[in-house]
Amino acid sequence: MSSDVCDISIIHQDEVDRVAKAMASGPSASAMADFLKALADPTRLKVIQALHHAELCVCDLTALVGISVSGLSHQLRYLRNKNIVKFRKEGKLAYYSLTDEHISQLLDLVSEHISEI
Amino acid sequence: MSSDVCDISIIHQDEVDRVAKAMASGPSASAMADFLKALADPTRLKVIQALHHAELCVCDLTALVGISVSGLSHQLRYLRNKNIVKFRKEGKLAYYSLTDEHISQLLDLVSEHISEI
DNA sequence: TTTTCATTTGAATGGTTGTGCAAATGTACA
DNA sequence: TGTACATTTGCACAACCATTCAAATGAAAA
Repeated sequence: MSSDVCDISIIHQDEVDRVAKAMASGPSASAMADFLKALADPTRLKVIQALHHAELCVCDLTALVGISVSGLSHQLRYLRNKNIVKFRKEGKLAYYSLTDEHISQLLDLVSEHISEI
Repeated sequence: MSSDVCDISIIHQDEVDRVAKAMASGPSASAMADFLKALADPTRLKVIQALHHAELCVCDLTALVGISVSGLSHQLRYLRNKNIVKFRKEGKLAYYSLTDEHISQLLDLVSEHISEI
């Protein structure tokens, strides 16, 4: 028992200090969680997986994801604002693609992690 | 324009079929999203980051994460049910640790991805 | 035993969010 | 011009979730 501050009692003060210092480097947990939230949804995940294999228009994506057109459009805007997908317009159609194929590395790791449990 | 099924009009049928087949392999999007949700929260992320550096008791974790004791306990149960953390009891204290240090690889990738934007 | 303290649990709540409907936008074609 | 169609957007709502409070559990010390 070492200290008592502000209603929170710290038991291993030295360990806490050491870990706190180690955690200080790198991006904030909020920023990282915010990015991960973009992937932590079945619909958005399917969109990303689909776009990893091809550039696709909204219409085709709805068929692959299984959601209403407007629902998908909302999620595409979400992903656009997070710079995860980009799009180009060609006539009436909007073709979406990934801004950074690097993300699939991350999903591969997740896929691997799940499979081994 | 190629087909019209169930109120959903598919424009590039061949591409859709090809991508659908490619997406079929691997874990379901729901399972992956479910796992990612465990990481997509600042509190849980801080817990995981802290436990990556040391085995810690609940009391110390509250100081590092900045949340009430019971709030933390709820999140620890959540992470326990997902097999992300484990714990051992020593007297009155419960010491938590990561079940799989492999997760930090994933977080490193996320951290890297965020930094390069 | 009684007290003290670390942790867990249940209930309640405020806030967030994924989704669909209906209307709006914009583009090509007749 | 007007029609048809792909996409976006605003609104609304149901479901989910992170958090806190208060009470319960369990284990060591007095």
